[in-house]
Amino acid sequence: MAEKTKIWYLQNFNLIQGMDESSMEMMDQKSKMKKSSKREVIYFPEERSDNIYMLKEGKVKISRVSEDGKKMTLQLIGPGEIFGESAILGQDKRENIAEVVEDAVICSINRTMFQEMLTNNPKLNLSINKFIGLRIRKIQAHVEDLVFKDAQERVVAFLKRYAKTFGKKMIDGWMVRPFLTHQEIADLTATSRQTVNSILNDLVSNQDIKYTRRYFQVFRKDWI
Amino acid sequence: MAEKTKIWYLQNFNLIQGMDESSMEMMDQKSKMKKSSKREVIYFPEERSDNIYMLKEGKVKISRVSEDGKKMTLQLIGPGEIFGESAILGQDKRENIAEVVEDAVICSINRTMFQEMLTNNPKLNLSINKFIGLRIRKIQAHVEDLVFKDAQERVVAFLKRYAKTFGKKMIDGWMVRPFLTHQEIADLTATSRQTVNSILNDLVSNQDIKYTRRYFQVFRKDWI
DNA sequence: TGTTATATGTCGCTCTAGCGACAGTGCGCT
DNA sequence: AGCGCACTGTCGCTAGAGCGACATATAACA
Repeated sequence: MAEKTKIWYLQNFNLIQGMDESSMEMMDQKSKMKKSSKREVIYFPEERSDNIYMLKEGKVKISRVSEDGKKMTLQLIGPGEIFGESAILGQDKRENIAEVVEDAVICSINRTMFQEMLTNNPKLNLSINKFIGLRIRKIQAHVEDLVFKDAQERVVAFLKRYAKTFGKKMIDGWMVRPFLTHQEIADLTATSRQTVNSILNDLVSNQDIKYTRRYFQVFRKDWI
Repeated sequence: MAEKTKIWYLQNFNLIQGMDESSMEMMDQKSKMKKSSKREVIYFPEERSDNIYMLKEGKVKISRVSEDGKKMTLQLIGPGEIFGESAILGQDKRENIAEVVEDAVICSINRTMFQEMLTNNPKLNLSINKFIGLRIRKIQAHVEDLVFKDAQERVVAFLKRYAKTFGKKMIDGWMVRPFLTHQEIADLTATSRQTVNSILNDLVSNQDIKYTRRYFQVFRKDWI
């Protein structure tokens, strides 16, 4: 029963699409599925990068802490995405923190195992490369935002992406549940809590968005 | 003659180390070596990503322009490094500009060709993955710098890296030739020309560094 | 060697956004 | 139901750093 569910999950992974039968089976046998609840940490900095993870449900936050203790969030991972891929990129130790921010179902697979599957599946290799390319472009976009955009633009850009990635279409716009705290948005956009607050309220009075602690709603159609 | 030189160059590429004889030969046959002089552009945004490049000599600047025309330099590539790797990461069009900033010798190899070699050489694949991992970490470090460091710290961090990557050890420190213009450093560190100027002069009066338009010298040993 | 273009040095204005402080609000837990 | 804690809202101060302006120095080129 649970087994069936796992295969179903795996099949819905775009990454898996290029795999042959046997690898698919291997993936099924060798990967472990686990439920994790909010605030649980998947890995810490300095831990060995032994696994790579596939997120089935929920949200995971990848962040990093500077020497003087400041937090920066690098990205939010959503269902269908991979994380911890540094394991197959020649990195022995984690540099980031992966933390569950919304109850999650996560499959993990051993790095060596995955490596092996990669060498046997040129197609899988191709899709992994595509995925990595996407990841690089996302990080570069992050750099670009930090350099070219001011605080307001960064927050708006993030909200757009958030709604696009996690939202559901409604009659009068897009809806995401649950919403983040101002502090979390601040960490994601390299701004301060107070700045996020005032930007959000400006947007509300412009009728661009609406939000509570529970949900977040976008009215502007040109945002998405 | 020229042929021999090319092989010599190729052998000195750490990437190549994991390759078997035949692939090595293929690489030699299929890659094209070319000299390019300062200001020459290797690729523009929107161009098709048909090749990947190996830099043998010189320096290449990877940069990007925002919609409103502001320039940002992403990185400097030095001898022995690869660039244009987005070609094998599922990106069809270039997003960045690659420009020669110091007379260079560059080998290019067709994307499909390289792809093929990848599938036939698990070891090459491994080294490419390592390289990509390194690249990702560099970009992430860039993000971290932008978020956590102020202008002065960013410039200093860049100078350290610059000396470490391109410099030669001297009796009383490290020396790099040639040096960059203040504007170029500003583009690399997301600061302004004037700020770079004043930071550099502060460092000079602190006896940390010394420079002219021709060279750049670091005295502080704890920098490297 | 003179002329021009590019790079450097310096000043002062301005403005963005971070930060501390504190009050108000509402969610969740027992 | 009620209490406490975490989140939100607002204000005012301040520092960092971008930017224009302009003077000076140095390289490049004819």
